[in-house]
Amino acid sequence: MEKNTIIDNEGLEKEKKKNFKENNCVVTNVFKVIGGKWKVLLINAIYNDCPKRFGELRREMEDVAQATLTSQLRELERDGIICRKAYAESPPRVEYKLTDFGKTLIPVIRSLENWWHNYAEYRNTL
Amino acid sequence: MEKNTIIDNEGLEKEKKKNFKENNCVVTNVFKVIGGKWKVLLINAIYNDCPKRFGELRREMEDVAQATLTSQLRELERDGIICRKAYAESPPRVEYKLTDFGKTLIPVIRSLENWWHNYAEYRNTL
DNA sequence: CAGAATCCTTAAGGATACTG
DNA sequence: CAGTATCCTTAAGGATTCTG
Repeated sequence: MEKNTIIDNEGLEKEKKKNFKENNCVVTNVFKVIGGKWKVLLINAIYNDCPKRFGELRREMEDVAQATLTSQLRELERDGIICRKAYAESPPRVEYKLTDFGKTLIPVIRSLENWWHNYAEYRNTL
Repeated sequence: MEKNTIIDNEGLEKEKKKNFKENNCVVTNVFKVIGGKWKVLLINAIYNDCPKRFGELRREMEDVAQATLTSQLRELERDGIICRKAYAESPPRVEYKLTDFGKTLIPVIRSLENWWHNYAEYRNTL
């Protein structure tokens, strides 16, 4: 009984900490989806010009390695942010679009961008 | 001289590419400020209970190495998101607060959190 | 108590070469 | 054209130890 009380207290402590982390770590999860080095760039590019071909993206990104580009696109696809359509032609053609849900990221991205612009001014005062 | 020219060209190239990235992906810059593994957690914790002592943060983060915690706090301070006040007492006491500008991050963080909650439902449909 | 200093591990991303 | 497949580099973060 005594022991159970102790365990319960420990349990509560753990529960508290677990809740704390889960409630606050939500953003870490978002970063896993859009935190890749080129992902926001890709999302914006595909949003602005949809559908977008692989080659176009590669040209716009300029100095990104092809393998990296493919890998970032694959992750965005896996996470349901973009969809990929390959045409059975020769030479091959692949088009990328934002999914409807992917589009819900746009305002979120804009809020990050806006914050940065305000931040830029603030930093001059530091 | 020849060598210097080459070095300068390489330097310029690198600079150019760096600028491209920074100009085109504003959000990447934001991630540099709040993208650290514990930073949003720290910002929320300090926001919810301000001022916050180092020891309190350490206890709440539970499994973060002390050196990591210090490093993340230092970066947030350098970037003007939090401010640090050390008291000349023994034992030492250090308190952290959000700066006024740091507080402008809160709604941005909330928008990320909200997006995640919607995303969680969407993922079940994938 | 709140660090600093040092060393170490891992994973993201990149360079390069090859292919249907 | 749009990829794979390998191999490699680097930097973030962590473990550990020491200190005013």
